[in-house]
Amino acid sequence: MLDIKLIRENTDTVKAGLKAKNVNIDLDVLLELDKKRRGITQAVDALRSQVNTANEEIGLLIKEKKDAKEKISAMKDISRRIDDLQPDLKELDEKISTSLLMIPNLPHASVPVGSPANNQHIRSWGTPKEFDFKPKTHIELAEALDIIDFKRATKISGSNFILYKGMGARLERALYCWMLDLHTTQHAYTEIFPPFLVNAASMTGTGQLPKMKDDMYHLSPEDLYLIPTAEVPVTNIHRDEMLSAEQLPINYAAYTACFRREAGSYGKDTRGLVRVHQFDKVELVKFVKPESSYDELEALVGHAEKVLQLLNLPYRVLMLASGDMSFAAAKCYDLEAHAPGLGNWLEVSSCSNFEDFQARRANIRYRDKETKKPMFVHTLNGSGVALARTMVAILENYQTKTGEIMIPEPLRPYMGGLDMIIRP
RNA sequence: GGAGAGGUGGCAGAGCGGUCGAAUGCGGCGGUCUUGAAAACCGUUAUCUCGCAAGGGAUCUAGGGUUCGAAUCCCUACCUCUCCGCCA
Repeated sequence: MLDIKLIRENTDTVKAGLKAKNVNIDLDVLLELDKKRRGITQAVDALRSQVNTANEEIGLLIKEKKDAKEKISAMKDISRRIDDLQPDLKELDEKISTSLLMIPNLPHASVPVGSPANNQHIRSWGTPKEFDFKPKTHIELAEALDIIDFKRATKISGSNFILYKGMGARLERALYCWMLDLHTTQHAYTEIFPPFLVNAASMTGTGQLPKMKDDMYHLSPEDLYLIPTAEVPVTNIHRDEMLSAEQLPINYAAYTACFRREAGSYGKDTRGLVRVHQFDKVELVKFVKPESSYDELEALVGHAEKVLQLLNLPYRVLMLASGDMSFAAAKCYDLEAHAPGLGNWLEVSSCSNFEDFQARRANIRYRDKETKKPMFVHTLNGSGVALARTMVAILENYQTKTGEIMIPEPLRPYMGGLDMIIRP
C-alpha cells in the first residue's frame, strides 16, 4: 500500500511510477475523495471537540448536583449533526481504502522502465549444456523412467497436476530437504513450516488480495485460501507486530506446496512440469531495516543462485522491467535456468524487494533506535528455489544418451547414496 | 459438536457509564551513585490522524446499538483459553 501522503504530495512521481508499471488508475479521483474526506473530518472533529468540552462540564455539574438539563439538550443537537455527517465519512473512508489497496507498488529508480522486452540481463552463470545427441524433454525422460505419471495425475485431479513416483518422488523430497539444509546452515535462515491455508487478512497483507483473487484457490465454507507461495504465511508471521530493532534482520526459509489456479493461462506450457497447479518451493523471506533492504536483496539473490550453482545448472539473472514486475514489488530479479530438452530458459526464482509496501498493508513495524519512532520494516522474498521447474532443468541437464538421469552431487546423500536413476 | 471464561499500551495486568488515553508491574530511554558494571533510587516512556502553528480528533479485537457522554451497558462477528464429546 502506498502512503496517501505520498500520493497527495508527490502526485507526479506516483503517476509516473504507475505508468511505468503499466497501470491505469485515476489518481485525481482518489485525491478528490481524499480532499473531501479531510474537509468532512475537520468539520466532524470541530463538533466533537464541542461535545467533549461540554461533556466535561456536564460531568462536573452532575457531580455538584446542579442542573445540567440545558447543556444536555444543546448537546443532543450537536450529536445529531455529527450523526448526519457520519455516513458520508464512512463511505469516503471505504472508497479511499479500497482504492489504495488496488494501487501497486512503485518501481525503484534503478529498474528499467518498460515491458518484458526491456528486462535487463545482469549476468549469466555457466553455459547451456551441449550434448552429442538430441536431448530429450523432461516429459519423455520422466515417462520412460516411470518417475512421473502425468496421465494418472490428470485422472486424479485434472490437467497440470503432478504425480511423482518412485525415485521421482524421492528426488523431489531430496531437493527441498537439501535446499532447506543449505539455507538454514549456510545462509542463516530460520526454518519455518507454516500453514498452507490462510485467511483473507493474510492474503491482503502481502498484496494478493483484492487484486489477484481469481488466481487463487478459495475454500468457501471457512473463507480460507490455498497459498500461492510461502511468502504469504511467512510474511504474515509478523503481521500487526512491533519488532525490536535488535531482532532485524529476520530471515526465514520455508518449504511449502504452492497452489495456483493459473486461470487465463490455458494454452501456455500445457504439457509437463512448467506450469502446474501445485508445486513445491522453498521460499526465503526477509524482514529488514529500510536502509539495508537493497543490500539484502543482492544477498537474497546470491542465496538463490547458490542453489543453482551447487546443482551445476546454467542460469541467467534478469532484472525485471517495471512493466513485468508483480503488483507489490519495487525491484525484482528473476533467475532462469536453462532446460536443454525444451530449449528454453525457465524462471525458477523470483527475488523481490517490496520496500514498505507489504509492511504498510500488514502493519509490520519496528522501533527505530535513533528517532524512537515506529517505522515500517522492508520485506523481501525470493524462491530458493521453485521445484517443478528446477526438476525440469535437472532432468534435462543430467540426462544421458540412454535416457537415464545422473543425480547431482549434493543430492546424493539425500537419495540414499544413489548416483543415477535408471530404467525400471 | 455441547458448556463456560475472556480479548485493554512493547509485554503482563487493573479499571466495569462522566477530568480514563487509561492504575500498577516488567521492559525501554535518561540521570544519581560507581574506577566500570550490577543493584538501588529519581525522572521519563502509546499509536494514528487533521492543522503552517496554536491546538484539535480518533483508537481499550471488529462492526452495529443505547446515551448528552461508552474501555465500561446491549447485539453481532471473529479470535483465544478451559471442560466435555468426536477424531488423524
